[in-house]
Amino acid sequence: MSNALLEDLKWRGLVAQSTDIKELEQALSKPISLYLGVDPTAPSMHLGNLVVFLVLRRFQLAGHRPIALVGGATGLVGDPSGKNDERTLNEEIIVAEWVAKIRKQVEKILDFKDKNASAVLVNNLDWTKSVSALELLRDIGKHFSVNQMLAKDSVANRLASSGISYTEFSYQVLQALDYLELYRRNDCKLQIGGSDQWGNIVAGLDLIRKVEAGSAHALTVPLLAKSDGSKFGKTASGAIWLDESMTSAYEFFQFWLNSDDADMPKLLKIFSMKDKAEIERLIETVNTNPGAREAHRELAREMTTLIHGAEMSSQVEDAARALFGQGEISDLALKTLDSALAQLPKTQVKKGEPFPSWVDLLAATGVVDSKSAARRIVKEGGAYLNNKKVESEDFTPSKDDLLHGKYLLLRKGKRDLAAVEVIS
RNA sequence: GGCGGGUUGCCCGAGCGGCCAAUGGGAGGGGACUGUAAAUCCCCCGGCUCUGCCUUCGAAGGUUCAAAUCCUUCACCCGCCA
Repeated sequence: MSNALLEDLKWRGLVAQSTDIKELEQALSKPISLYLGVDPTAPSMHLGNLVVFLVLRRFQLAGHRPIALVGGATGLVGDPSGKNDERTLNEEIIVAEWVAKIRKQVEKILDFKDKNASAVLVNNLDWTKSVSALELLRDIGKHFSVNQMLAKDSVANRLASSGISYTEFSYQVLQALDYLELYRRNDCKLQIGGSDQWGNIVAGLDLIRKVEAGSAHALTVPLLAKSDGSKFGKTASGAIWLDESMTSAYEFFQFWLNSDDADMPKLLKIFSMKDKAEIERLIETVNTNPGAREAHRELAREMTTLIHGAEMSSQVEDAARALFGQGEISDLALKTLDSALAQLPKTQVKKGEPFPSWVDLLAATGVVDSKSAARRIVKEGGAYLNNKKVESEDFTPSKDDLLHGKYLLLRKGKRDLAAVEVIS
C-alpha cells in the first residue's frame, strides 16, 4: 500500500524520519488531523519555518486537517534543540506580540476557509498557563524517565558542551504535553516538524501511549543546506524573513531570483506547490537555458505571491525589470520609477537644500555600513549613480542628476540598489 | 579545594613590551568573466572631520616614555589532581 502524498513528499526530499511508515500510510488513507508547532523566538517566521509549514499545507491540499500551533508557552521556555547555548528568555509581552504576528503569517500559508479540512490555529499557552507546577510534576512528570530525557540528542549535546538549565531541560515535557492535548481535543494523530524536533515529537508519542494508550505518528522534514553545504535561507544581511518590514517584498523576490542554479532543483521541490511534471520541466530549463532563469523567476513569483500577494509580486518584479533593464534609466516613465523605487531603501533630501556628498549619500541610504565603506566602494569602482559608475570620492550630485527632478538611483555592486528622494 | 592552560576583530586562529588596527584562513564586499547565477582570477575588509586622529585584543586597576604583550584583582572556559 502506498500513499500519493507520502510518495510526493519523498520525491521532494521532505521526509527525514518517520514512525512506522506502513502504519502512517494506513493512517493517511483517510483524512486525519495533524499538527505543526512554531515557537515565537522572533517577530517573524523565516524561510526555514516556511519549509515545514508548506509541508503542512501539502497535507491540507491532500485533504487532511492542519493544526498550526504557535508556542506562546514553549516560546517562554526555550527549546534546546540545535542550540549550543542557553537562550536568554524574552519578556512575556514581547512573546505575546510575536505570537500575534506569526499567527498572521500562518494565515497566509494555510486555508482557514476550506470546507472539509479548514485549518485550525492554537496557542499552547491556552492550556499550559493554568497547569500548576504540582499538577505538571504529578500528572505529567511521572510519565517521563529522566534517563530517556538525558539521552535525547538536544540534551546530551548540551550536557557535553555548555550545560543546560532545568528550564530548557523541561522543554520536551511541554511539547509532549501539547501533542497529548491536541490528541485529546482535536484527535490529532500526527505531528510534523524539522528533523531537530524528532526527540520532542517522540516524547509526545510516548506520553500519548502511556496516558491514553493511544497511537500517534511522527514525521520530520530535513533541515536544509545549500548545494555548497552552507546554511540555507540566509544572506549576508541575515535570514530571509516573511515579515515585509524585516525583508522587503523586493528583497524576498530577489532572493529567489538570485539563487544558485545548482540549488534550483532542490528549491523547487521543497518550496513550489507545482506538480512533479511541471517542476521537472522547470529543472530542465535550468539545464538547457540557464541564462533565461525561467525556473528562478517562476519560483520567485510563486513564493512572493504566497507571502506578499499577487499584486505585490508583480509590482516588485516590474520594479526589478525596470531597474535592471538595459535601457537608459532616465528614459523610464515617472510612474514606473515611482513604483520601482518604492521597493528600495530610501533616504530623503529636502528640496532647495544642498545635496550631501556622494559618500554621505551612499552611507545614508544604508547600502554601505559606514562612510569608510562608502569611500572604499567608490575607490574600487563599485558605486553607481543612475547606473553610471562614479569613481570620484569628492563628487557631489547636483539637481541635474535627478531623474524626473525627483530621484537619484544609487547602486553598490551589481545588485544592491537604493534611492534618494527629493521632498519639498 | 589544589595545580596548570586559556579568553584576540563577524567566525577560527597567530602575536607574547615599541616596526600592531594587530600574520593566516573562512565568511563578507568590489572588480573582471557571465546570466542580477556558480567556478575562477585580481583587489578590499574597525571608525572618523582620513598624509593624521579615535576606539578595539574577557573586565577593572597598575608598572612603563611605550602594553594585545608585564603585574594585581575579578569573571567565565578547559585540562590534571583531590
